[in-house]
Amino acid sequence: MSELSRVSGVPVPSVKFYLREGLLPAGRRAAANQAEYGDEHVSRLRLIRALLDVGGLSVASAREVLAVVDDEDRPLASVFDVAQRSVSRADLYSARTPGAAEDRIDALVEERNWHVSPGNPGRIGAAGVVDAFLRIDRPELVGLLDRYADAAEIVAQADLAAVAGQEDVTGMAETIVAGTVLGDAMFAALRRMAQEHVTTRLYPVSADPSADLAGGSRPSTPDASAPTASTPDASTSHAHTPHASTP
Amino acid sequence: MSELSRVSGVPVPSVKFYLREGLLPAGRRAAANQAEYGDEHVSRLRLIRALLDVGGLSVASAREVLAVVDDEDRPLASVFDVAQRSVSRADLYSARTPGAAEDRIDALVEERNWHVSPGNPGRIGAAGVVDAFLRIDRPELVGLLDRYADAAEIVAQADLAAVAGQEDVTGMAETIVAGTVLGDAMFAALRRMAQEHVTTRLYPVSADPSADLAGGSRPSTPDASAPTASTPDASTSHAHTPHASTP
DNA sequence: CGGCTATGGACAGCACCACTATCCGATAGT
DNA sequence: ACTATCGGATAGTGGTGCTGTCCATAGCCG
Repeated sequence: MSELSRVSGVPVPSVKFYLREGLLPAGRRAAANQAEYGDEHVSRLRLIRALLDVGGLSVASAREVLAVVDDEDRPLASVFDVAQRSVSRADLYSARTPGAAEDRIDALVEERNWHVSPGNPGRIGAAGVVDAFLRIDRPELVGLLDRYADAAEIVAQADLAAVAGQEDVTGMAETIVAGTVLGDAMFAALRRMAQEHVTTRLYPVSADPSADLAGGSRPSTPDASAPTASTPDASTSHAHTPHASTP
Repeated sequence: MSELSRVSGVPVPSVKFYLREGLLPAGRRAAANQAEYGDEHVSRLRLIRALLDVGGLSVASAREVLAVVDDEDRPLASVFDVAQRSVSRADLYSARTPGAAEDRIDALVEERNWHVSPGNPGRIGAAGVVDAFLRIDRPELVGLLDRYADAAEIVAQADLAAVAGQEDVTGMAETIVAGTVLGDAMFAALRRMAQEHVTTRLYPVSADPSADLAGGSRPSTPDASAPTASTPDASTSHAHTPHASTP
């Protein structure tokens, strides 16, 4: 066990914890006080850390998801389902009654001819977010839905293509799980980068570091309503603004 | 206070808690044992609940973000920065040393002529995810980056357009915060829906409910590599598979 | 064969977080 | 005067993700 810990970089007490919690299968017992672990334990440990640290899963969710990875006879759709649920916060599911938000999501699904089952975690989650937009009195944010859905289609296509490229069933399941769980984090990160890029493109920063872009009055709002500028011109490769650090 | 609680639907002890934690400004003291609250307190409470429940922020992050919303003299980029950091898990920032993952992200940024500062939370987060992909020995998932970046650009354009549509500075800041924090949740939800849609389109389900889609051998991998099917044909509006529930 | 050390397993404890319950003095209403 | 309610302060709760302690056993060394 100490060697497993050394190779994987996970502290021995944590390895014990994962064993106890059922995330990591037990090693082959060689003696009453010896157990042997193999490569599969090392890679499982790495997957565990990725799910917990990068994907932000709870131990309980990770256990469910790993059980699915180990189950060879599980239909593909079910793997997706479990992986999706593991990253969705359960509290969002409760007490969602049909309302304006649900109608908006239903309309979106219909418009796009999407095939989405009523119990899909995303459907309920999306309705929850729309509901939140309405509750905080920002209905204009609901208008983001269409472009977000465009982007979601692109990402989902890529996800499925990655899954289809897998050789065996276990590989597929692991790809689905890793792609679903870590993909959320990856997209969120890329979104932040793209946001900074677009921001600096729309609101080029003046040389004065204390320049208050938003202060005073409306900041002249350049052509921010031209959203399909997917050809990034080599604009403003100068005057690079480091983000302010939180005080 | 009890009326505020009743109108907003937040329990009195929680209101007290948010007051204590500095998320909610104190009401006007009318007497030693009376305080008066207005509409701004109600909407603030709703925003707090949206950030905590839907956005999944911690109380500490919500406090930072709300302080930014209240600060009228803050540059636009700084508002984005704080909002972005609030949704990024801080532990991902630590101990990231330049490596293959960072190089991959740098290459992406260069390819796209993106303007992203080195300290951008997304940059570090994306490198962390790529690193995780490599560590769990799934380098093929790194290939998702390009399509994800396409999608991220679309979303960021939409985000900025929504911000530019705002009237006043406070409105802009609130839109940025709500859009950034809740937008993550919204995209993740739409991604789940799109995944189910694409899955059922690629792997139409047979009538037999016990059909094992992934079992046995490779599932014939249809044209999953045609990712730009942004015009959803009216395919497979039949044979609707409810997702399996977690056992 | 005797002692020393290391191992794996069980269990309890800890730190953090988001609340929540209790208490208290000060009114407001009757 | 009396009771109910209010605000604020403080302490407690339940859940989570480890982490530390203890112990019987076993391998190793002389």
